[in-house]
Order: sequence, then structure tokens, then C-alpha cells
Amino acid sequence: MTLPVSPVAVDMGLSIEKMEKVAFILKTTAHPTRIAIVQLLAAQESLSVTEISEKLNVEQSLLSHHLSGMKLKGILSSTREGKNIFYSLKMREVIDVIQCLAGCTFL
Amino acid sequence: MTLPVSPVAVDMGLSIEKMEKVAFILKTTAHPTRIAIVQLLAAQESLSVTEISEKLNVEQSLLSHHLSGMKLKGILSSTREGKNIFYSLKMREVIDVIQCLAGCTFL
DNA sequence: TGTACGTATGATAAGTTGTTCATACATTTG
DNA sequence: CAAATGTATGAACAACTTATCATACGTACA
Repeated sequence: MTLPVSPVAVDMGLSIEKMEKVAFILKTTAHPTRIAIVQLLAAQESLSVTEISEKLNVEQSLLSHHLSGMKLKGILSSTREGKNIFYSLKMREVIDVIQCLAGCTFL
Repeated sequence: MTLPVSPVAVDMGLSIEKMEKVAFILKTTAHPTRIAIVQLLAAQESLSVTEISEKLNVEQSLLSHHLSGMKLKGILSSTREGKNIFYSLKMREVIDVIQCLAGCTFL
């Protein structure tokens, strides 16, 4: 899981540490449901769990697991408003990452 | 693993199918060693397994598994030259994906 | 206060990925 | 053709991720 540190590897633009962080973010995003969540929140500023659940047709508990994981890892943020919890995109860069790949003609 | 298809979900910029493909590529890239491989091949055009193994200080067999996975998934390509096999980057878009995230100030 | 609604959490099952090791295959060279 | 070198492969296991279920928590409102 971690890259063995070698003197040579360090000299490569990205530090070992940064590669690990990038991998971490990629991993956190690498799932169809989570990509859909990002897409939704790229267009909407913020949405409640129920709204997301309905739009994506994903069961509440499973969605909640995805959302809290993404929050934990800094991709989303959330605030409560009464009974609802609204999620929104914190790390907006992931939109670009997805757009970049989505733009590939061969996909 | 797959996103349940709902009429609403379909109307979101990226099709379900495309989200799955994007997720697939992200997953294939989401590992420190594989990010390092991409970084190396972004700078070098092509490198043999031994060269990569030495630069990254990763054991031959493990590296081979990573490389053939990435090849299978269309990210790398390879050609034999004598005893050596040279790998190079086929899907160059992944460079941008990594660069994009690597550029995040907060990482 | 109790009931309903929205959301989170924890356990567990199921599936996938990463690692290691031993071994096999391909190519070159003696 | 045997030995050496470079690379791939497959099995076995460990580590992680995803999905599901039951249940708990927080808030509003009768």
C-alpha cells in the first residue's frame, strides 16, 4: 500500500507523500455512485441525503456510508438544517478530475 | 458496485455507463506505486520493467502485476525489445488527472 | 412525551485488490 | 543446448471495500 522510499523515487516531481495523498483522493472518488454524487453536487450547491438518495436511487444507509466516507476524506462537507442534513462539495477539484477523464473520446 | 439505473440519474451530464468507465480508470490509477509509474512514464516515453523497478524500488513480481493490470485496462502499452519489455503511457489523460489533484494547495 | 421522519452507525457478509512466493517462459550469449 | 537475465504467471493469503441489515440517534411536531 505504501511506496518504499528510495532516493531515486523522491526525485520525480511529486513527493512520495503527495502521491499517497493523490491516491487517497482518487480512491475515495473511484466508484460510480460517488462519481454521481460529485456530479449532482457540482450542479446543485447542496442537497439533502433524501434528495440524493432519490435522484440516484440508492438506499439510505448505503448512501450515508458513501457520504460520510467522502466527508471524512475532505471531499464533501455537511450541515444540519432541522431534520435534514445537507451535503455539498468541498473539494471542487474532483469535478475537474472527473471531467478530464469523462472528456476522453475513447471512453 | 454498479449504480442502479433510475430515470432521474440518467439526466446528469455523464451517463451511467460513462461514470462506470471513469470509476474504472480512477480505480486503476488510485495507488501510490501506480501513480509513481505514471509520473515516471510521463517524463520518459518508455522504460523497461527493470528500470522502473529500480527507480521505484519495487520488487519485480509485484511491479509486473501492477504493470500488466494497467496495460490490461488500457493505461499502458508495452513492447518487447530483446530480453526487455518496455512500457509506456497509452492513456496520457491520466497525467492531467494526477496533475490536477497534485495541484491542490491543501494536499 | 411519543411518534414519525431523516440520518448515522456498527456488525457482518460478500466481493475485490494487494502482496508474496515459487516457478515458468522468452531471449540472448557462451 | 545450457546458463544467465529479464519478465510473467498463478496460487495462497492478507488487507481492504462494498453492500446489507438492524438499530440507534436527533429533531420536529401532535
